[in-house]
Formats: sequence, structure tokens, C-alpha cells
Amino acid sequence: MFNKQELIDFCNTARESYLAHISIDCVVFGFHEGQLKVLVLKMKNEQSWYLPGGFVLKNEPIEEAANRILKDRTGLDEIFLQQFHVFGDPERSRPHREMYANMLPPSENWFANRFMTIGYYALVDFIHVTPTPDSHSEACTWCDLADTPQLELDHGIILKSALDTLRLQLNYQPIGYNLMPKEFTMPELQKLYETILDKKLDRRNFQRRMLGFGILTRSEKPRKGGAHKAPYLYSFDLANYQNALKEGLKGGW
Amino acid sequence: MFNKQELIDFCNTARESYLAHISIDCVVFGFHEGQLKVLVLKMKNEQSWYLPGGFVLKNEPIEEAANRILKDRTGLDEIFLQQFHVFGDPERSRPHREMYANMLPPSENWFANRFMTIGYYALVDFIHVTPTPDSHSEACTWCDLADTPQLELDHGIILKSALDTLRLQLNYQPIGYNLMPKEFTMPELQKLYETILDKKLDRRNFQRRMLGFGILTRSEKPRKGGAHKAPYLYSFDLANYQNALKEGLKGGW
DNA sequence: TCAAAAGTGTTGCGTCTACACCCATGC
DNA sequence: GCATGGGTGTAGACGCAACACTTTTGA
Repeated sequence: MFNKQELIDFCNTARESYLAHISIDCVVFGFHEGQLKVLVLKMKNEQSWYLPGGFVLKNEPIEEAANRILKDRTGLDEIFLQQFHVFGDPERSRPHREMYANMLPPSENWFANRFMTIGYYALVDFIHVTPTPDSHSEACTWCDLADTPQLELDHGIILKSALDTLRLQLNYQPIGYNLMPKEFTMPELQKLYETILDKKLDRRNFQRRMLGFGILTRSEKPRKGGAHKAPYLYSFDLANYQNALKEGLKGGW
Repeated sequence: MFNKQELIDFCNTARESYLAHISIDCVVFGFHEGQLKVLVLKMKNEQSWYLPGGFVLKNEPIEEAANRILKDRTGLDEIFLQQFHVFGDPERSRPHREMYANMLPPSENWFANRFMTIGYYALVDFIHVTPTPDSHSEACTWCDLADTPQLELDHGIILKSALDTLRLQLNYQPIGYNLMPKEFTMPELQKLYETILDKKLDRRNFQRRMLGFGILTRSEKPRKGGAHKAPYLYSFDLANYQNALKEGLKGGW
């Protein structure tokens, strides 16, 4: 991905600016047309894919670092972001160590170090994101969860772990609020739940249950244009939502 | 806590052996006589208390580091250990930075660095633990959760965070299995749940519910010796327990 | 007019809650 | 024998799953 000169330049600035041994990787979830999506990067000159990531500035809180990284890749600020796990096997970054081993001696080579990575997952409103590659990537794109490409290093494991966390936190975090657009229909929300849980849900019971939580506001105007009966549009009542989440949305799915 | 010579020695070995910027802190929970307990350390020459912690060897997986640290403090190996959060504010270790600032120049002073800490919580069988202070502590003791002393740095926050995690994971992790002795009575187990949840539970419903999970084996002999009716002794059926946890123990508390 | 999508109602079963009741033991 | 701790039973409330039924719309 780097040629020699790029590597030298990067290592010099990295050593000055960033904490060694620590990186951040983000699993960015979006939801569009009934599909849960993940943001991935494709490296230059390689058929290899990664999760968006970066390093922590020497005097920067890690939450801010994650935010900065995500702002660079999505254009969005104030993203919903949750730390979920640290991946700390010393062997996890070995492929990178080897990739650059014969370009620079270890003392000058930033990637000769072991890196542990802090995994964050982010929830964003798909339509507001402008996927933006970084300097050593040739592409930054959404892909459907079902057909994500093979990811390098342990990024596949990190993605899987983020998904598991998402599932577990569905009743405790404002996941719907952050993934759905401002207004949405009940079937759309149901699709999101079905995708995350990987399970079909009963249309009618889902509706009654959701409404029962008292966290949705129905707007007067239904969605026009589609075939068939026009569905109502809903939006989250954020105050009620967050209040309900404190106790956890009752019951399982 | 360190005098100057100790500090110099420690810094020299630390720089050689450990990863910079990263530490591990452990919240060790035990349960004894109806009380949830936490293991804390008292520093030499100071009225200050800390959670047990340490650093990560340069080529050591972080789980192993946590295990090593806990073995040193408790004498136990193969402890149930869960990572729960990284505390990454650059200011969190400032007090330590300042404490040693005028003993050594920053370049030689290990503690001049910023440290982020990985929080682990551990569940142990109280009676098997031998609390053992480290070289710069004068005491390592259990204390009741209700009256933990004021903890230094952000260790109070870390403890609070561990407790919240414990509560959330009660239906998803073998918490009872790891905190209770091999055999225990139903009221004892109930006390544990009540302590973690900070809530009174109905004696009879608790019993039926617990038995309903099918994760307990009743031994033939009841506990003798106490006043009043002799309670049955139970132990966990580990296979069933772990199986039930996969789906999560149904229902809330 | 018909198929498909969406909204609303109803019924029955299972589960939990809040009790009442029974048993054992030491003072 | 009685207070206390512990084990078991049960009636009513509640919640949820599995349905049937109605409404709206475009083809």
C-alpha cells in the first residue's frame, strides 16, 4: 500500500504525532433500502479490504480520536460511537509488520511495532454519509453486510464482534434512532430489527410492541407514492426513547 | 509510594519490559457472608487506595497480562476475567505524572507518560483467594462494596463501570458460577443477585425461577448446623448453565 | 377486481406476581 | 410452642404469539 518514500514520510510523522502500539478501528453501520451496511476501505495497489481506522494523537482522548477518524471517512461529526472491545493479541498485526519489514529497519519502521486496536462501532444515517478514502486507500464504500469482502488482519473478527455487540445492545442503546432516517415507516424499522437479529418477526406484533414502548411519534401524513396502502411515517421521541432504554426495552425478541 | 531510587529502578525495568502508554486495572469481585466484595490495594507511605493493576509485557497478549496480574494478587490461575472498557482520557493519569515530576526528568520517567488503562473485571471464589500486596503496596484486602475507600485516579469510576457491566451481564455470563462456592443454598444465591441488582427479590419466586432454568443440581444432604430449617445445598450444572446463557436467561429481574 | 401492503382486533396460552400455607429447628 | 428461616402451591394479572379481518392502492 505504501511505497518506500511514502512509508518513510508516514513513519516520521506518525512517530511524532501518535501513540505507539495503539490503533483504533471502526465498524460503521448504516441502513439503506432494507439492508444493513458496513463501511470498508480498499487499499491502493492491493486487493485488500480494511475497516476504517487510525491512530491516537499523543494528547488526544480516545473518543475524540475515534470521532476524528470517522469524520474523515464520513464527513459526519457527532456520530453515535461505542467502544466495544480491545483486540490485544501481539500477533494480530504481524502481517503489516512483515509487509514493510524489508523497506525500513525496525527502529525507523512504525509498523514494526505491535499494535493493539480499540474497536468502536458507529451508527450513522446512511444518506448523510459521504464515504471518503484516506491517503493510502483507493476506495471507501458501503457494502451489504451479507457480502462483505474478506477483510485483512483480524478485521473480520472485529466486524463479527461488533455485530454481536449490536445484537446484545439492541434493547439498551438507541440503535434505531441512530440508524434510521428522521422519518421512517414501521415496516422499515422492522426490517432493521430483523436484519440485526437475523430472524423474522411478526408484522403485527412488532408494530404493537414498538408502539407500546411509547417511543415513537406518528406524523399525520403517510408516505405517498408507493404502490399499495400508504404506510404511516414515524419518528423517535428521543426523550422517551432514552428513558425507556435506561431500564432496557422489556422482553426479548 | 516510590522513593527516588525505587523509582529509577522501576523505570529502567519498565521501559525494557512493558508497553508504554498502556496499563491494566482489575476489579476483582468476591462474595462472602452475603456481601459482595472488591479487592483493593493500599500504597506504602500514603493514605491512598487503588485497584490492582499492572502493565503489559512487550510480547504478551493482554488477556495473559490481566491473568498474570491477578495471579500475583490472588494466587489464583484460570480466573474468570472479562474486559469491559478502556479508559483513555489523557488527563486520567495526570496525578501520577505530577507525583513523580520532580524526581526524574520526563525522558527517564516512566510515569511522565500518558497511560490509558484497560479495565477487566474478575469473578473469584472468595475462600480460595490469598490477597497479596505488590512491591509498592503495604496491604491488599477485600472490602465490602458498600464501604470501599475513596480510590485514586479514576479507579472509582472504573469500579462503578465494572458494577454496571456486571448488572447488565447477569443473564449472559456465568456470574453465579464464578462467585459462589461449589455448594451453596438458594438464599445465599439470592443474596448475590440482590446485591448485584441492588433490589429485593421475592424469596419464593426467585427459587422457582432459578430452578426453572434447569441449571442447578440439588444435592441430597441439606446444610446442617444452622438454626431453623436446614436449607438444601445446590451446585451449578455448568453445561446447562452455559447453554442457557447463550440465549440469555429469560426475563428481567 | 384482485393481489399485495399496511393497519387494527381478538383469543388463548404461558409466565410472572403476590400471596397463603406447610415444614423444620433452636430457644 | 413459637418465632424464624426455608420449601411448595395457587389464583389472578399480564404479556405475548398466532391468528382473522379491514383498508388502501396500483395494475
